[in-house]
Amino acid sequence: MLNKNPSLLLKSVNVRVTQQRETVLAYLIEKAQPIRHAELIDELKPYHIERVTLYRVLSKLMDVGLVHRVQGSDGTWRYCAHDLSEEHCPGGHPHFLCEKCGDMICLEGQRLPRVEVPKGYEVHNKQFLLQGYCNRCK
Amino acid sequence: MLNKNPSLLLKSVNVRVTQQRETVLAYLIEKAQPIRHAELIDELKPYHIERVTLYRVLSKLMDVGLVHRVQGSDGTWRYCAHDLSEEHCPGGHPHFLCEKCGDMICLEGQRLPRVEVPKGYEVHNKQFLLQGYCNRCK
DNA sequence: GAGCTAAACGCAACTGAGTTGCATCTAGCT
DNA sequence: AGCTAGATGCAACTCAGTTGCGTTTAGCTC
Repeated sequence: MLNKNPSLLLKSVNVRVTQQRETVLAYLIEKAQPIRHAELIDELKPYHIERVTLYRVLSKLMDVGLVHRVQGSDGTWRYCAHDLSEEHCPGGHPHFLCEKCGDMICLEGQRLPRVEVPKGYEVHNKQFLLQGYCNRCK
Repeated sequence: MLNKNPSLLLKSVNVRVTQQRETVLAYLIEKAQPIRHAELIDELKPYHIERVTLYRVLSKLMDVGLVHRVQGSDGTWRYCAHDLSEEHCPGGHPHFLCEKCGDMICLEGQRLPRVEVPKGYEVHNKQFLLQGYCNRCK
């Protein structure tokens, strides 16, 4: 079950609780959907979080496992908070990216298949990305 | 069966046969493995192909279906020539990207699974990317 | 509560992928 | 050989993401 208190979550992984981290984490938990750095800056404008700081906050949140990211087909990353008690999202389920509005959703409940790799190869991570139009943009 | 004559291939899809297009296509056919724009520039240095021209050549080759591209987890595209007679590569099979040397290979012979999307969603394309170490880098 | 310090932040400058505009060149047609 | 749409070369730009460095602050100790 996802603890939705950003401050407690941050404490629980032994990182400093700063205004920026709380704000970003709270937003990502609320959003519950992968979102781009640029969109975050925009959404969090009232809190005027510095561009570089946001990168560093996201990076830190990933380090401690509170956030993960998936890549869109435009090459940019989408960040998403995830439940500490669940298996980490990347590698877990496919994602869908709308080509028109750019929204990304997690296709939860569907596991990624096992793929055979050549002998001697070692798999660390996998990403399955679908592209198309979402219901609103079709 | 892949016709390996770049000039004939270009003619067959009704585009102008230029020195740059022949060079790039010939290299991609020879390489038979997804490769980044920057690496291509490097590999084709003897032919000094202009940066922007290479982007446009690749773009054109994709338009006519002689080349496709897959995205690496670093966000950059890898370009790959493919057989006109086969089904297009993207959406067809998974790819493996080595985190150390950056080499990418096609995991041919394995089809991508069908994924359920929410009602009203429309899928145009899918990409399945595995990451890890290749046999040389492990 | 005051003082201290490692960690975090803010700002400027940078890198690298990819795009756009425009003047020049050329493939391949008549 | 001459013509022209399409291709190339070059400069300048955008946008995502990173690095360096001086300043601020969370949260520890006393």
